[in-house]
Amino acid sequence: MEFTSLHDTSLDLNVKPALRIFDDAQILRGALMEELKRVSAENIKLTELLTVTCENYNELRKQLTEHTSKNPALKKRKAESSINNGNNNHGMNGSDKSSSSDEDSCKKPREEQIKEQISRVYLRTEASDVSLVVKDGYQWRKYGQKVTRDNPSPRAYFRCSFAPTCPVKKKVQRSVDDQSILVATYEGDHNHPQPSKLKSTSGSNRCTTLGTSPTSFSSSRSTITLDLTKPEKTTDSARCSIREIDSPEFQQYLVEQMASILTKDPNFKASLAAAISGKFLQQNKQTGKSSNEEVSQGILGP
DNA sequence: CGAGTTTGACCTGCGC
DNA sequence: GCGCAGGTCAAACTCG
Repeated sequence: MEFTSLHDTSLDLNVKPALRIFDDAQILRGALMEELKRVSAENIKLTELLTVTCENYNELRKQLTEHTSKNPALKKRKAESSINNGNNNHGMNGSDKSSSSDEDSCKKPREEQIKEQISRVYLRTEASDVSLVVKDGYQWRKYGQKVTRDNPSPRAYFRCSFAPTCPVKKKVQRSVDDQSILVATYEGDHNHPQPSKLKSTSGSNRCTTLGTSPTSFSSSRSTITLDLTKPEKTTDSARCSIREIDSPEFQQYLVEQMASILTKDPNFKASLAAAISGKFLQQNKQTGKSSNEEVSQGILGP
């Protein structure tokens, strides 16, 4: 009698730590999934908001175009200058491009429009960071710098140096309104594969390229800068973004990002520890082995 | 020593 | 034609 009782206790001692780890992992998984759901919902809301805003912007733009065509004196000196002023529309340039193309469609040859593939990426950086370096996985060679009239901060000119024949150019300049935001304008398409998929970047910046789109996740903690400046029309671009968000790869990426961010957050750790310890106390009071088995099955499940 | 950056000069396009 | 502004060139410089 006494022997069997001792045997049971030792077995219990061996199994309990393992079950505790399973339980911890289960709780962490639940917390992550909840956070992921919340972020995804927020993302969808923001995307919808962006779509509406872009549509409104397009509408206003159209009205402006009609107005300027009636009053030629109001016409800007250059279409480019209006694009540059578009820096004020942080992240709204998807429509910028499409509408400016619409505006110029009567002037520019169609070939040229196809040739010119301009996209813009916004990156949040430390305000103290004065470098004009945007790490996007490609190799760039700086060939010039210029202070432009509409922006006191200098504009840097880069060429893709990975392939000598690569026609892609990049302009990087800080936003007029927010010096902590870097505006990178890409012209053309790379005629070579990306030399290195971006893993991590130096300093406080952290940006990642998903597929070929320059969608970027940037900088200080939870700040996410999405590139919405595809050459397509704004609504298409937004839909495309939604599709990317829905893709399993993106979901997987989000989970990894969330896990990374959350595990680095001391507040989250503390809350999680409190939750785990609380749950433990509760479980120790209420349940026995059977519930632990259920938990272990749960975490081993899909 | 080679590759990359800096920076003043030069080129080009556009409005007046 | 002139002046302005953006874009590019290339010599000098820096760095590993």
